[in-house]
Amino acid sequence: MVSIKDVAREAGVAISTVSKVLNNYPNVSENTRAKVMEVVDRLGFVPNAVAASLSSKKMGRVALLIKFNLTTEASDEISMQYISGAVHRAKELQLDVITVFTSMIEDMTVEEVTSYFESQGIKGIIVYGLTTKDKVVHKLIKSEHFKMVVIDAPITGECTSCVSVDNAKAQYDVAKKTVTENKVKKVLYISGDENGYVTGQRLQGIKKLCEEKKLKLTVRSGRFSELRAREITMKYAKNHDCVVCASDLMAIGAMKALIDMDIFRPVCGFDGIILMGYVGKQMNTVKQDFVKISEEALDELNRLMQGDVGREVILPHTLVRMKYEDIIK
Amino acid sequence: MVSIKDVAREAGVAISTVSKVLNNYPNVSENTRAKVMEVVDRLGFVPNAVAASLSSKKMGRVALLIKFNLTTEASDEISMQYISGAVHRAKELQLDVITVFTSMIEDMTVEEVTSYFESQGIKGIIVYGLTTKDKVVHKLIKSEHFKMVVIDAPITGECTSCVSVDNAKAQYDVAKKTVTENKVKKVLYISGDENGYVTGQRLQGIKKLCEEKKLKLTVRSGRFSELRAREITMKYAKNHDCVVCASDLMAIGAMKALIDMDIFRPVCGFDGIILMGYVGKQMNTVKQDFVKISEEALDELNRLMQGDVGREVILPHTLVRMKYEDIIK
DNA sequence: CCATTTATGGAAATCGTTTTCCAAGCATAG
DNA sequence: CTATGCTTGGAAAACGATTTCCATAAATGG
Repeated sequence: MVSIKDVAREAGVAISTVSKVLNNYPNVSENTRAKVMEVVDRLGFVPNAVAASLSSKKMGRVALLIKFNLTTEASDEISMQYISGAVHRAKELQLDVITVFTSMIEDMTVEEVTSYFESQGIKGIIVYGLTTKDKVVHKLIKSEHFKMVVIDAPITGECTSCVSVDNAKAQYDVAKKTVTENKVKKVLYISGDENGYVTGQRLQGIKKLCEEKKLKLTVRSGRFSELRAREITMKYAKNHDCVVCASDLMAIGAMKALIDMDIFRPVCGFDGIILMGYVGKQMNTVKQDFVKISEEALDELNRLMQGDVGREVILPHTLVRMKYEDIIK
Repeated sequence: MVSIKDVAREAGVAISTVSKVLNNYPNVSENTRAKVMEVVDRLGFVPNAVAASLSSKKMGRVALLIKFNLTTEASDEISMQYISGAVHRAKELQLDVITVFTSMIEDMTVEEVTSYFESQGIKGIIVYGLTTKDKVVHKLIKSEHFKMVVIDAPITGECTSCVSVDNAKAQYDVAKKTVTENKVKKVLYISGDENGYVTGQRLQGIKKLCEEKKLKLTVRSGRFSELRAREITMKYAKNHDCVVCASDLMAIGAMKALIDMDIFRPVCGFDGIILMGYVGKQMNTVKQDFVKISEEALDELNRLMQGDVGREVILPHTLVRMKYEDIIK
C-alpha cells in the first residue's frame, strides 16, 4: 500500500508538504501543489483514514445509535432509512460512522458507555426514538462529553442539537384532512408511548384541532403497539366516527380491528411506512423523509463537531394517502 | 482520557508490559499481571481501538456490504437482521464493522474500491444478495485482496467462504409440505432473478420435487418482484392448483392476485419475513434466521482473517406457517 | 561455583498521518 | 546595503497502541 511517505519521496518534497496539499492548507506554492497532486494521482494514493483519525483531533468517528428489537419490525424500514442517510452523508463529509444498537449499551453505566465510545474514537452520536426512560442516554447528553444530535426529541444544549418534523403540526394537519373529508364529530385518538417525546407533541396537535373544530376527543394510550391499538379500536370505535393514530403501525392495528368488526371508520396514521400499503385499505398519513432527516442530523452533528453550538432543526413533512397499488411498483 | 501510558506509570511498569497483559501474552508473572489489571480496573482504562488498529496488523476492520434501494422495502427487515447479527458478533470478536451500501461502490472501478477499503483499514468484507451481474464485487473476490464471506452464493476460495441455508433442499421441503397438504397436481413456480445465485438452487429444489411426485411444473421468472409475481399469477394461476414462489414478497404478490381473482390456490413463499403476516392469509414459507447467518458469517470472516482457508458453511432452515395473529404480539 | 538457559520487564521502533515550529529564501522598504 | 516581513518547505513531535529486541535476574545443570 502506498503511503504519504512514498508520495513525498516520489515528489521530492517533505511529508508535511504532502499533508498540507492534501488538506488544502495555505503556504504551498501552486507549483509544488501541482507536482504533489500529480504524484498522488499517478500512485493512486488514498490517505489511511485510521492513521488520520488517530493523529488529528478533528477527524472523529460518529456513532448511530439504533433502536432495534426483533419484535417491532415495522421500525426496520425507518431504521434502514436512518442508516442509509447517515452513511451516505458521512462519506461525503469524510466521517466514519459506526452503528451501535441500544441493546448493546442499555445495561452499561454512563461511565462504561463513555469509555467505550471514547475507545472507539467517537466524537459525536446520533440518537432517535428516545424516551424519558432512557436514563443512560440522558446522562450521556447531560455529560456533554460528546456532540449529540437527537432525532425527534426537543433537547438542545451547548453540545446537543435536535432534528425533527413539527410533530404537533403534522398530527394536526393529517387529522384535519381526515376529519374534513369525512364529516367527523367524535374522534378516537390512539396515542403513543407516554414516555416518548413525540407522543406529547402529537397529542397537542390533535387537541388543538378538536378544540378548533369543536370535536369530541377520546384519548387512549396505544403505546405504539399494533395489538393495543387493535384492542382499543375494538372497544371504542363504535362510539366514535374516526380513529386517529399516532403511528402507522397502530393505524394498521386499528384498521384490522375495524375490518374484523365489519364497520367503517376513517383511520389515519403517522410516519408513512411502506407496510401501510399492505393492509388492503388506504389511509391518510404523515410522510416523514427519514433519509433526509438522517442526512440533516449528520450535517448538524458535523456542525457541532466543528465547534458550533446546538440548535433546533425542523424539517418539513407531507401528507399522503397510502395504498397497495402505489407500493408494489 | 486515560491511556496505556497512564496505566504503565501508575502500575510502575513499562508500556509494553501493560500491552502484554492486555493481550494475554506470555512472559508476564502473575504478580505483575495482577498489579496491572488492578490499575486498569481502577482507572477504567479501555484501549483506543483506532490506535490499536493502526499499530497492529491483526486488528482489522470489517465491511458489511448492504444491498439497499428505497423501493424494495421488504429487504429492510432482512438487512436489519444482517446488520444486527454482524454488529453484535463484531463487538464480541473485538472487530470494527462499517456498513457500506452497494450504491456507494457500484460505479467505482475495482482499484478505486480496493483503495477506498484499504484506506479505511478494512481487511474483510461480508456480501449478500450477490448476482452474477455484480461485476465489481466479483472482481473484488477474484483479486483476493480482502478476506470475504459471501452469503447465499456458492463461491469459495483461498480467501473466500460462503454461508447460506441449503436453498435447494429448503425449496424442496416447503413446496413438498404445501403440495402434500393440498393434493396438488400442477405447480406454478415463480422463480427469482435469473442472475441471482439462489434462484438456480431453489429452482433445482422444486424440479426435484415435481419429478419425484410426478407433478406438472410451469416455471416463470418473477425476478423477485411483487408486481411481476402478481401478473404471472393473474395469467397462469387458473390452470394450476398451487403457486410456489422463490420469495415471500412474490408470494404476497401472488396471494393478492388470487384474492383479486377470487379463487383459492395454496401459495408458499421463501424467507419468513414479518410482512407475510400482513396479507390476511396464511402461507407456508421457509424461515431463514438472518441474524444467525450474519453471526456465522462474521465468525467465518474472523477465521479467514486469522489465516484459515475458505470453506462452505450450510446453516439449517425451518418451515413455518405465517399468519397475522402470530405477528402482532 | 560457574556457565548456560529461561523467565521477566523495559527501551525503542513502528504504524501513517497531522500539526507545530523553525529556517531558509526572497522581496520590499528605509 | 541592511533591516524587516512574508512566503515556502522541511524537521520533528505528537496520536496511542503493538511488537521486536535486548538486558537483567533467576533458575537450572554440570
